[in-house]
Amino acid sequence: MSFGEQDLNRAFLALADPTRRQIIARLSTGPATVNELAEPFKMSIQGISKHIQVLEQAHLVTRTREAQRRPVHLNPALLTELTGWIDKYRLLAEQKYNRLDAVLKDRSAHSG
Amino acid sequence: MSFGEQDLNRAFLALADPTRRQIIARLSTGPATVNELAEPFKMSIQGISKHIQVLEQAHLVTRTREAQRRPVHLNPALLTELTGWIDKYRLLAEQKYNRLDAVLKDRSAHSG
DNA sequence: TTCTTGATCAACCTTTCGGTTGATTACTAC
DNA sequence: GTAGTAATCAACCGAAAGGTTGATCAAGAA
Repeated sequence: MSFGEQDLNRAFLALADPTRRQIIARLSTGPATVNELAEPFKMSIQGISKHIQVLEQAHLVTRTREAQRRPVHLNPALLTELTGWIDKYRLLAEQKYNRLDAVLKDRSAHSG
Repeated sequence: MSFGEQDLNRAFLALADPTRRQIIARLSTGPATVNELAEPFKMSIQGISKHIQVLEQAHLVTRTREAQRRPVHLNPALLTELTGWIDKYRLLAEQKYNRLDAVLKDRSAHSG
């Protein structure tokens, strides 16, 4: 599955909202309908519905159809893509630090 | 280091912009000044400066002082926090799927 | 058919974001 | 001191985000 800049924009933006993160946390324990997802919030159903659409466009969730209900499912594959992006640069940066550590240790060993 | 909802908001929002992600990619290879970071972009220096402030408020980068320059450093620790948040729910969801897989395999084994 | 439920669509409003330009601060070099 | 360089501050602007309410659609139940 190809994964462009636009997808990263949408996915990280989706995670930047506490309501949407709470929805993701809920979905990690299993699928749920819009009404079920809305229950813990003071927000209107329409507001929650919008949040779910944002998550869906970011491919963080998918929806099936079940009579008049439309259960929402978390898509863990996309979460993997996100951690992949972050880890790439985290590891590069940490390697830099490790090399610096090595240099400093080497210097103190020579001077001590 | 304590890490609240507000910090997650800011950090994920910071990552939701392609210019800022490119800045992070650059910083993963080592520190850089604002002018150096601005070089690859058509954007004004002030625009880049704003982006860096967003990254700084999200604790994704820190700044030191070096004469009139203010080099920007990537903070890998925060990237770790973010992957930590994502992985928590990714793993929960994957466990769900694995259990479902096991059930389906068990059923087909019995029926086959 | 009519009624109820689950959910979306559409219009609107306020706040925030991402960008610009112009002025200003902080430091170095002469 | 003055000039030059690195970067921020401040005000402004258009576009998008996050929320609301009211109307509508789709499916099952009576």
